[in-house]
Amino acid sequence: MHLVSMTSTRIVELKQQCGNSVTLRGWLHGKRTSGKIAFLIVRDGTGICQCIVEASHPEPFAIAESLTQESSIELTGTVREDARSPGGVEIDISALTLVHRAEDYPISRKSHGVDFLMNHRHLWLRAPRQTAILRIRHTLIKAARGYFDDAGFTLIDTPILSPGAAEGAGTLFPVDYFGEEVYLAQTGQLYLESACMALEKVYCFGPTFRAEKSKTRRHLTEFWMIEPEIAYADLDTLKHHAEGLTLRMIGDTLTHHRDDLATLGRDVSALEKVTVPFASLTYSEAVDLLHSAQTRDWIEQDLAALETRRAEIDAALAVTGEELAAATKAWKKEKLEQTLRELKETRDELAIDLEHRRTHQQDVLSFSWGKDFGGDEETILSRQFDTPLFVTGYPREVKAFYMKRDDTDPRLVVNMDMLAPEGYGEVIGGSIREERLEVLQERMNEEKMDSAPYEWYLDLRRYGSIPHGGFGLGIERTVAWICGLKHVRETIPFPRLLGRMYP
RNA sequence: UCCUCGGUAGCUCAAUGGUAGAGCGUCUGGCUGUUAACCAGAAUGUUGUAGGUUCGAGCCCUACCCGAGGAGCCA
Repeated sequence: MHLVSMTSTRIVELKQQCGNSVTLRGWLHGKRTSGKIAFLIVRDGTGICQCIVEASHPEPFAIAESLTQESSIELTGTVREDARSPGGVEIDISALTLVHRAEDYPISRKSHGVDFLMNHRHLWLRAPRQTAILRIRHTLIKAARGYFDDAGFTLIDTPILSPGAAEGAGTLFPVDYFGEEVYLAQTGQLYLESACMALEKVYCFGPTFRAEKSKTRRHLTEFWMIEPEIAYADLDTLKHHAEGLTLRMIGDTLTHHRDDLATLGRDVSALEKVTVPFASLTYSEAVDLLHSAQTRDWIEQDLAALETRRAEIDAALAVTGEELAAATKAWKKEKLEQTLRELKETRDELAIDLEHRRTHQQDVLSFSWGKDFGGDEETILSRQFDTPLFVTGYPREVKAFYMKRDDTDPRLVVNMDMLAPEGYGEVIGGSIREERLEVLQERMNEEKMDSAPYEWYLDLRRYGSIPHGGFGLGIERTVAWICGLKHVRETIPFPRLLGRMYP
């Protein structure tokens, strides 16, 4: 094997190269051949391009005919605009080199099940949909870091291994640390508060580990979180930064990833509707809203919309069924059966959704003050707004010990969660921290916490304590929201889920 | 931990308790513009595991394993 050329062009740059001869390095995504012409669908790290070889070029044509899916290739040819090509440009191949022949690539260009794809995650990453998500994830992280960097924050790397006896210890992963049991970090916050007292505006960005046995579309056992911590912050400061951060992430995605969002089938208008100020309710107002006629009506309308949707799908099922009965060609039948399966799947999901909402709407309407919101409450609240929704001032019993007590109503803490629209749930959780030593110790006693492992944390309240606060934004839930994904497993290259550790 | 659904060819799925099948992928041949191309032909199985019921089990029963969705908890 030898490579034809030392320099190569990337597919994303092809539109500027019309009329020129270029060299492309990539992989064969798909292929169609006939007797005198071969269409190669070639991908590289930046996109997909259709390339053609005619039989008048016997050497490359022979290679093209024998290529298998995901074989790595290098090709040289002339770029030209062609409306018949999926990307609008096409390459006429003059030379083609096989770099490596892939034998029996397991992921075909047909539909696959979740289990199969997850077991082949290392290869699934090559799919157009997955590369689109990973590119957007990159931009979201870059935007988030850019936002804080531009606002004068300093990045602080907090430890991943932390000593025992942290709050909520049941949800931590234990690690054997030279015979001592320590835990994987579930937040960088306490350490970040130390750095906040040194540098005032700081943030950390790193992996976070939760050992909860959650099996839902919103949970990973290992996920990434970006957490700012701000000296002299009040709740409005936190909301201001949460808004700025969110707008920057959405803006950068809309600026750079229109094509990727289209690949994902994302409804871009929902993202464009996000403007400041975001909707904001206190916890008590949110509970009132849950109990209101407005919510009751909204639930009814939502159920009616789902019923309508189900009727539409049933109608589509009937039409497809008739087409299937009339179809004679085997491949046509197969396609219709595939459509039928997809429609049935959608209908089943809808039916489950409907059932779920019917059984839970009563719980939501009779939600009692003092509990934490569950997924259903969050969904019903957030879907009534086009922007993300802040909920502030939760009952202190359901929140962490470090959150500042609200002196105007001691039942509450000064905190804020941000719920993403379209039912994506909580993407940000944050609070003003309790900076008064006595109040913090009192709260720790109430929680029956051993203060010894926290003496260093209490020191922050002994030496120049100041009002401060911060929040954490979950990257994967944000990616899911911005990309319009049903499940967080596609938002991270190698998701760690309950019962899943391969690859 | 609990609830619901599922496990049949490499993949996606069919199969009244009665001879295990289709499409895709693969291989062979054909086709000058395809868009998950198409046409013709070929190969393909320990039906998740272990028991049980039955003349006969992919299908029924029991236990277990694995997966999916959800609850709780959370970002």
